[in-house]
Amino acid sequence: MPDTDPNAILEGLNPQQREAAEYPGAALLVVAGAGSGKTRVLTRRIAWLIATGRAWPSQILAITFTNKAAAEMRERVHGLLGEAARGMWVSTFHSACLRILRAEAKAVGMNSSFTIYDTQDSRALMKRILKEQRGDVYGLTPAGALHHVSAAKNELRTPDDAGAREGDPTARALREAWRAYEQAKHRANAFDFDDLLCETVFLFRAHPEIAARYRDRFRHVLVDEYQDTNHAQYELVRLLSGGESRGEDSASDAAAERLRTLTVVGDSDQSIYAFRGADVRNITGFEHDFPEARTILLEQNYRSTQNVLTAANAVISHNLERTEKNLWTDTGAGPKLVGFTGYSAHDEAQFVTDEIVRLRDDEGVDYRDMAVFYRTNAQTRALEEILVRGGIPYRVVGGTKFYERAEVKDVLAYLVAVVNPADELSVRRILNVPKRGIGQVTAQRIATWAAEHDQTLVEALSHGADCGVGPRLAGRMAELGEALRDTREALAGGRGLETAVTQLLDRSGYLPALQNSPDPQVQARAENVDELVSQVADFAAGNPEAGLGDFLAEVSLTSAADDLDDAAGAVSLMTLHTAKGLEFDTVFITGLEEGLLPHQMSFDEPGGMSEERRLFYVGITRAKRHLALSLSVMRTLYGQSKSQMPSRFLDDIPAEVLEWRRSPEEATRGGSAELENSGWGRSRGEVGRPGRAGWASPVVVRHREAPRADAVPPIPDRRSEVTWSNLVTPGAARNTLSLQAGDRVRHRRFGEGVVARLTGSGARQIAVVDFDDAGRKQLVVALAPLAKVATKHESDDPTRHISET
DNA sequence: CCTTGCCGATTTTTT
DNA sequence: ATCGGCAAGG
Repeated sequence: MPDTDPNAILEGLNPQQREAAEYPGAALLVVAGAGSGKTRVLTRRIAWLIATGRAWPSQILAITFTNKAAAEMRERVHGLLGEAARGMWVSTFHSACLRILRAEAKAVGMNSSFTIYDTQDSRALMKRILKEQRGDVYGLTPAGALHHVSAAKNELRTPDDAGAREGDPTARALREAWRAYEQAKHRANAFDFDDLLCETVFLFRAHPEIAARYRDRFRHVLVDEYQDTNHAQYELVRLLSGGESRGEDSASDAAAERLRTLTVVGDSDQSIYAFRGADVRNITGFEHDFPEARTILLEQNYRSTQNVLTAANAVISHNLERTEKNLWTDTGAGPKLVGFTGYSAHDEAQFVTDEIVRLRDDEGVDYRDMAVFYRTNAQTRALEEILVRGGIPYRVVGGTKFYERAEVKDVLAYLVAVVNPADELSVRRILNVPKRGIGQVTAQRIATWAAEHDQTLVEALSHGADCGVGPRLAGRMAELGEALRDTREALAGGRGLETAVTQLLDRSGYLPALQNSPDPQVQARAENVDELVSQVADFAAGNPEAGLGDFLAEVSLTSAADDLDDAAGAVSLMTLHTAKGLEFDTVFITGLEEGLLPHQMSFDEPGGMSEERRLFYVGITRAKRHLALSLSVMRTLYGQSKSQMPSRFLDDIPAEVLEWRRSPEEATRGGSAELENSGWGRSRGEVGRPGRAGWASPVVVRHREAPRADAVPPIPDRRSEVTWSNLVTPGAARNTLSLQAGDRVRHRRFGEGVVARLTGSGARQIAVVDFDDAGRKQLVVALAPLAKVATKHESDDPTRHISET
């Protein structure tokens, strides 16, 4: 037993937190408002359970939402208890289920080396099935069909359940596709994401003795973010936490039950995953499910200023059917929220960039403590463009992930083929990558032979002649097959992961094909492959016992938020969903427009608007001190730009906590004077025809009388977007926007010069530059092909950024 | 069997 | 706007 003093563990907790941490009963619900220290309560509770002798670490199962959160929690408990904390399971639902399924693979009829299909894999498989089954004639798309399948599996249904009306041909087609999909996965010895959860539940239901084993082991189950659990996860918790353990005899069991605890932590106001089956009723019905349960409410917020909380409370209070809850803090009002309305997405992004620069310079906020949130991943583009121009280091969390790149998927497919030769999808992917002359026809022959002889595709590679393939192709097939088999044997023989992988990629010809390409873009892919190989090496170094299969599993279950690296001195960009559970000193929430936030898709979904509001609430409550809300009156989507209305959610925020830099009214009506006089939005006329060589000429700003207000259309119109995007050509000079008077700059055509002075800010900032040869020119900093050559010497007059607001 | 070029669909959020 | 799929030509 650890010698840690339980009182030391509970130190520094407020009364409610402390009560939760040392609650002795069997079932506990902690309703934890945003920033109220729930992670703290969870870790202290785990430590308390162990330190007081109520639990051995190995009896603890703690479920978190991301792997990163799991790692943090494990670390923090270790920090409290040291070695005494070894042996806990702290992981996501998916990782925990994976571990169980690997151990019990036989009972579910799988080989323990099964692989995991990600969304792309599932989609590829479903696509093939729909094609084979002519399911597409019923209007089924791979994504659509999978959506239904996923929803059904989250509800723990199977294709054999009654439910779909046989009379409905679409429903029947869907069910047949689903059935075929499950069979194909089973043949491939693979699970998809949803399988990890529902197959574990099915396993426990079909094998009570196995369930009992885990139930006996995990006497103490703790679940974070309980509001976002779906039905399968709910069922899993019930099965594991002894909800079903009646009927077993003996007094010792009863005694053991007394030492059993279930702790769930969550906040129904932060439930944002209904779209993937999360059911708030899991948390709202907790007291009903566990009548003896105790509920503890945490309302004191330790994260945000009062102004941020006032906005958050006001926004969420518009949701009906919620338990009243009011976050409060004793840390003071803090700065007001800032609002900004851009004329375009780029203008909005410029505001973000300017504000980042300002906060860093004036308030000393580090890049790593700032984050920009958005509703949809598509919004990153404009933000990235302007951040790059502003010289702001940033990092996109999630989005198009490294592991989704084609070349990375290729390599992973090679590795899967080694570990799990039955995985037809992966083997097919690599058959002709690099080009071996194996096309559709040959691939089908191989697959047919494999199916007829009940062999894996990899096995079939050695039987080219039997498949009816010409000798030349058969030889190449055999080479690939041998490379895969040899790698497998090398690994079994104890060869290091990295060596084996490197040899495979070399011998299969994959890496040489990339490296020898004349196309620099293809060579860049080789770098990504190198990156992946070094990840393999890192993994092997950190997990000496682990195999290739473990690496692949980790890759599959790594989420967007997991690779958020605090050490990187960069601004974080992410969706509002990804932001859950994080906090930053400074938060920008962008795109506060009707149709975006709230999103169009939510309009006719029942409960959709409430969920959008919670999403906004989650975003607001990530901010510690600075919070900026922005929108644009125009937004370009799929090549079409349209005018946008400010989000209804903005109306909920009390005026006294929000200060508009430029309000929606200014942006849509008379406030155009500033714009017109600055040359922005109109400058297209001066710049010359977009797309012509003339774009490189300087933007000479002339003052022109402002048009009469009543004649002004909403600004900017579509043309200014065109102007912009045509000006920002790839390879154009990346002029930093944090220019100072005295800086030395280089212009594409005018050569080098010195900045004499700066006026305006952001997209409309204008630099007066004295060029060595070309004389004095006025340039719009955001548009001109300028690069900074040298900064003004420190010995010179102290200069500051010229910014006006 | 591979390459090219055109057409159509896509687009909410993610383990 | 961008990507993937399909058809036609090499």
